[in-house]
Amino acid sequence: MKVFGNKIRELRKFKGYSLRTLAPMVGVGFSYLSKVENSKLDFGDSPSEALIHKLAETLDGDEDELLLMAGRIPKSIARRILEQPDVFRLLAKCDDTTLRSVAAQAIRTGKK
Amino acid sequence: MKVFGNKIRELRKFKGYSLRTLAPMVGVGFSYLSKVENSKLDFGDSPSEALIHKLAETLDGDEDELLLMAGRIPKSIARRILEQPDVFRLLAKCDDTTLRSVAAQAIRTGKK
DNA sequence: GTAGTGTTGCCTTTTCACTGCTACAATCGT
DNA sequence: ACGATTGTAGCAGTGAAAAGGCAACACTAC
Repeated sequence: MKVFGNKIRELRKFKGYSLRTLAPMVGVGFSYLSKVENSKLDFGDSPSEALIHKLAETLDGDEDELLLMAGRIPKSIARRILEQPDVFRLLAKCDDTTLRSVAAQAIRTGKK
Repeated sequence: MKVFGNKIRELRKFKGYSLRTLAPMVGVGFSYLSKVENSKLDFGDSPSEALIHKLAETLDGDEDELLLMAGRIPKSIARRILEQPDVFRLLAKCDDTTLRSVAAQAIRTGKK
């Protein structure tokens, strides 16, 4: 599960930034950034939501996608779950195939 | 939104425990417990997940329900979201009526 | 009037998310 | 070949916030 760090590295390279260039842009030290990209954090395996947010905007990444890769639930989703807890508790129990058919229906319903 | 504390109080009363009785059972001080029940925490408005877990088991409450009341996403749900992020990102964008019809379908699909 | 209950304000501890520094190896341009 | 730049890694230390403790208080109700 080092996918998150890899993604950040990819985005950074794409922008042509070095660690030492990017670090001050997002307000952290370059050595910390290195650890983030290599999933070598002293504790836990993803940085704060605030840092992920800044990384997303500086590197033009999809913030929610990055959050999910980092094992965090984006606020947009969390809010919805708290509004409709019963629905999501139910859906969380569904197997993958059921989930996909349900997603398909959601798309159809939404498009009407 | 003081619903969480109310629920804890309700469960505690139902068990016939006083604050001073329950506190050591869940490993905190009784005064802290009082603040929890009255949503008077110095900061935030819900205790740690660890405490919620112990409260749930000691008071025979539904842990996930309590977590949701406390504005936290239960691990069981979080895990599923991280496994199927695309589906849940989609569902989170649905309006309430779409969500409910989708939930209804999930039940039917599951029962087949 | 004292025993048990709950409330409140302030205080302490622990955890988190880094910092800052250092030293090191690899790679690059010229 | 050389310095310059880049990334890696270790580790003590920090500031703020989270989580909870303590002591004094007030209300019953016996």
